[in-house]
Amino acid sequence: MTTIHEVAAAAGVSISTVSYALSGKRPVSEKTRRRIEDAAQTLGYQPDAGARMLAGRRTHIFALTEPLRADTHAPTHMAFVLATAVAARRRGYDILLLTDEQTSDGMNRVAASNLVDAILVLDVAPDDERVDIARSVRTPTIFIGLPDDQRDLTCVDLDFEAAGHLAIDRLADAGHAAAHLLGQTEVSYRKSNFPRRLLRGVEERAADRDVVLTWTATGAAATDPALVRRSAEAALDDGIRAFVVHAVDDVHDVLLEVLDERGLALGVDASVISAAASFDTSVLAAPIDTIPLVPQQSCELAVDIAVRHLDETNVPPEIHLIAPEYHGAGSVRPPRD
Amino acid sequence: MTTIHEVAAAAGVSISTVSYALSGKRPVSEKTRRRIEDAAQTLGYQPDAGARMLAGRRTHIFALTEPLRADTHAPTHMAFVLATAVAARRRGYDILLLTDEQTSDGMNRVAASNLVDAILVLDVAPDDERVDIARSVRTPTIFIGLPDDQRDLTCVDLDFEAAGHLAIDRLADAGHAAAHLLGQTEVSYRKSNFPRRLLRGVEERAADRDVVLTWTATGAAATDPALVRRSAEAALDDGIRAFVVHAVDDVHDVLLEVLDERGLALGVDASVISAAASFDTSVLAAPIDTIPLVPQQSCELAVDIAVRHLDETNVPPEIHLIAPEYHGAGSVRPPRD
DNA sequence: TTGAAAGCGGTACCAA
DNA sequence: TTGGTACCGCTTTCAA
Repeated sequence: MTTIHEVAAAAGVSISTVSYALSGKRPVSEKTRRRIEDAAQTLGYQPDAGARMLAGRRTHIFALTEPLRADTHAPTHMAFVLATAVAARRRGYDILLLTDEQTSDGMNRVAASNLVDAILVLDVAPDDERVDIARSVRTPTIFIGLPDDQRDLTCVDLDFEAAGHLAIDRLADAGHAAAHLLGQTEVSYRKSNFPRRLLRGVEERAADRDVVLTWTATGAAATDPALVRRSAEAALDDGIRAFVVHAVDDVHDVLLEVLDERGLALGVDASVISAAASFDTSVLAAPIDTIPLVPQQSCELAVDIAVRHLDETNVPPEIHLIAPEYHGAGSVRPPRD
Repeated sequence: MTTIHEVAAAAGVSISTVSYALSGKRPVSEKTRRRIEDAAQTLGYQPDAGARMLAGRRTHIFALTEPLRADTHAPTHMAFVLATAVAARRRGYDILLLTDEQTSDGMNRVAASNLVDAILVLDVAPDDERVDIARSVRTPTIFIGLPDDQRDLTCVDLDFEAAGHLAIDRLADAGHAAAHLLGQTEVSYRKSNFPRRLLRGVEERAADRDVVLTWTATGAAATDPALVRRSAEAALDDGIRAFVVHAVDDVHDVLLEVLDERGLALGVDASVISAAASFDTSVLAAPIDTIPLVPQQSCELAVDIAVRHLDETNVPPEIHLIAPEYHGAGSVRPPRD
């Protein structure tokens, strides 16, 4: 194991100079720095993590708590975990996993033992137990998602309400007087917060713009293709030609299938917008207008905020809502004048 | 932040006694131990992670490398990650995530900086780049899965070949002279190792027992329901009434659907065995005989071995194959005498 | 621009 | 059964 002493000896300097040269926290003459870097390079020097934590009061580790519920959509969840890990590494941080039963105890433990510099919270529930813990620990905690009670919390999330507004606006602009929302699973409307927020946004704007709105959740816990089909067909039977889909890929597939069966051309006879989908919508049978939920965006922002909490002192708690973006693909009728 | 000194003061003992009392590495009189534990409890003492690493030469962290490929089956993958995390925590270890691009660099980094006590390797490829790194680092590394070249490696995995043997044996015992294997995705036969191993086991034993074997992969990258249906129907048309399924849940569903359509009763007219499925087969439409792949089993064993490598010196590398178990559910014709 | 040295908060050896 | 203390390897202040 190469230590800083060996690097110092090899470069003919003191260990403090090595430390400063490598961290850049103190100016070091160009040529000694080069000598030190060369020595570190050839010796394969990597500072000891424990020593660095102890002396530097920085662990360079973030905890990521992810309580895996039975109804968790695995691909979406993985996308968020991955995006967080990538964003963290880019800033020089590793991710320590805190799973299920460990959530509360785990958060307290890693905070009390100074194992991590910050905690990132995934899969946030409306009445999340981690909210209280976040308030009680000194470790900066960033929620990726919004709990109901956001007092004193730092959160990052897509602005789902604005996404709902945006979707309805586009459909109304296209002249639709009625729209149907194919929503998330029933259980998610109770266990999560974002489906309700999108729904609220859609409802609000539909009321504002005199769009008659109907909606259905897509199955009890798992998505139910038959149910999706039935509700899509019922909407079509009612003369509705505008759809907002806030659901996983399968649901999109079913809707497109039904439209196809009825000979309704996307962007001509019928309009479809995929709202807050976190998967790659290009895998669908047809191009669809989307208001995507980009895990990389949320997670990167969360990591940035975490880092800021460490670098600056007294960063006030804040709710960061990410503005939705509309990506047109021709699945919505052109606006009529 | 509570330190060991405060606990010692509160209990009226020296810090070394506190350390020993809490670690149990030296006998401490019953009543002083109680006093110390009380003090630690009320003060909410949690040893500083960095200090513990530095002084104890043990980080109590395992790295988990998981290179997420595009064809990774998210639910299965999550099951393994979760099982690993749970098993590790039970032994007092946390899991540090090493994702994708970071795999090689990441392993070297965490090993060189003594950030982790051991490395667990998930999603092992036949020609995995992590094999060489495992050989070069001092950090004990356990593969959950088998690469082609296993020299000097410690690996844990289900004995897929034995699972293949077992499946064919049961079908042959039931009097089937022909069987069809519905396999994994095509890409997995190239990118992974276990599909081939199961296939080999099935082929070997089929040859031994004079069972005519046919098989198909289920789709190019993603599972293709239509393809599954076609190959199941073709097999039935050929008079085959015995199936081994080594695939995700959807494939099982399609097969059961086809059998149902043809009025073939499971366990009477036709036999089906699900081999090495890592999902809960009780969600299927009908009960099916299984030879399950239990993530908890593999991951717990891997963690146990990692711990053993830390507690004992000079544990030799070894391949640990987990014997498959047969769980009957009546989906295979009773053996004929 | 560089070096010496005082910690950081534990662990574990050596004494008592 | 307990206490004193020398590290563990690095960061950072204080001096030069």
